[in-house]
Amino acid sequence: MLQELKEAYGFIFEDELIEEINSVGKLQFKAQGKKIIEIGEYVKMMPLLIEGAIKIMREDKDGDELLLYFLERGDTCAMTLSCCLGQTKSEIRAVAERDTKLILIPIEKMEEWISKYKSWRDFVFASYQARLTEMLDTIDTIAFMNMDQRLMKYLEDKAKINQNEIIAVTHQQIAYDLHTSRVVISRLLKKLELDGKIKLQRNSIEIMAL
Amino acid sequence: MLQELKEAYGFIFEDELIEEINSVGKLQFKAQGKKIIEIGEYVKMMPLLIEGAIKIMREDKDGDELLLYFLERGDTCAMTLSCCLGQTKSEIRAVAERDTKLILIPIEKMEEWISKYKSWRDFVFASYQARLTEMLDTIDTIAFMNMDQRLMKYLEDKAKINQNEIIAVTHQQIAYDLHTSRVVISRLLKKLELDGKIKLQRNSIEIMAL
DNA sequence: AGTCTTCTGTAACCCTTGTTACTGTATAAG
DNA sequence: CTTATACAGTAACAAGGGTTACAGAAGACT
Repeated sequence: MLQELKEAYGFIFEDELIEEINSVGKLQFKAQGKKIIEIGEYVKMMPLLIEGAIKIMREDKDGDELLLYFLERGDTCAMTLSCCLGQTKSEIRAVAERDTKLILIPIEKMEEWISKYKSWRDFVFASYQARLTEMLDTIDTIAFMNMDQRLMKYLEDKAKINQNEIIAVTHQQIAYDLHTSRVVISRLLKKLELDGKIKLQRNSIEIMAL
Repeated sequence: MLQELKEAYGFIFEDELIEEINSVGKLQFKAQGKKIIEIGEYVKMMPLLIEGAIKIMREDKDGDELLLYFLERGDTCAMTLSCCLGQTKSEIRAVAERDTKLILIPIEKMEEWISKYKSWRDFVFASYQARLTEMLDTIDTIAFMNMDQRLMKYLEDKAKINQNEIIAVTHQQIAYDLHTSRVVISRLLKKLELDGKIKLQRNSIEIMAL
């Protein structure tokens, strides 16, 4: 674990902190598609992403959902983080977008380190800032863009996070992520294909315009 | 200034910190409707809200805008805060919703206090958390609610923040805040009036259902 | 090979929201 | 008082996106 930890966080955290993380953190694997945290659950550990990618979803009482953003190596979940500090329930749902390795830190440690390590404090602040920026971006997307633009952005983001211009996803799954219906997605995808921006196959989509 | 400072923040900050804020902070007044910060401006001071209310707006390149949330006494702007720490330009626009009194803190101090005062650190974290929660709420609103529901929520929020069930606002202003057109707002307002939820006058709206 | 299930394509229709245009009315300015 | 201006009401139409329904295609299973 130490080696991977250094690769992902070595350039921000001093050796002493890396050692501490290594000794108290628990390494965990999540296979692609597995839930990491559910809305309403109490958060008892804070995750540091070592490898893979996680998608963060919002959900309302009727079960409608919406993709907020993706997390990658070197990221942590500011939502979880804020839940830890506030001792409140999770406001979001996290699902492994790829096979994922993460390290779980007990809350007490994360609070202790805030006073002890400047690099940790900076990291926590930077995470908050990054997440606020992502949220603003999400708001821009749903407030100012039409569904066809949102769809294209979604495909590009997803290709980037999975490091593959061929995306393995069904129309129904996209519809869930964008909070719309399958028929709408199929319709718009067909239009994008006619425009030469993507190629459609069963269970996958290839992006041409990257 | 000291007295007001104590009233608004005395129960969170220790006396020593209050004294420091009092000595380095600059008291400023903003009349209702005045801009406090513009998108793209560099943020050199961090504001603490002493009295009044501020509305935080997002704006895209075409000049389309959208209300994000309101700030009240005891709040600070986490966006500004994150800009301070990151030395970046403002992502948002802030406008005085009522006549407002605020104290401006130089960035250096705010960083210094983070290591010096635990209460300040906690305050900064709590602000981030509060703003993340507000952003989630905003996303819920625009993603999951129809315009009539958003409008009603807007009126209620605005009545609350102005502590008055009669809201002084034109249909056009509401349309800007909700990022829609005046005609749509007029139409929906009329429907709300027929349902007995509000009463319409020129330049003002009275909420019945509080 | 034959059957079942999942995924995709498409048509037809409806509702919500956005657009254009025109009217009347309250208020401000001259 | 008269005129100009900002605000509000309403109709008619357009467009985007959601809904229902059905059919064909690709795999999965026996």
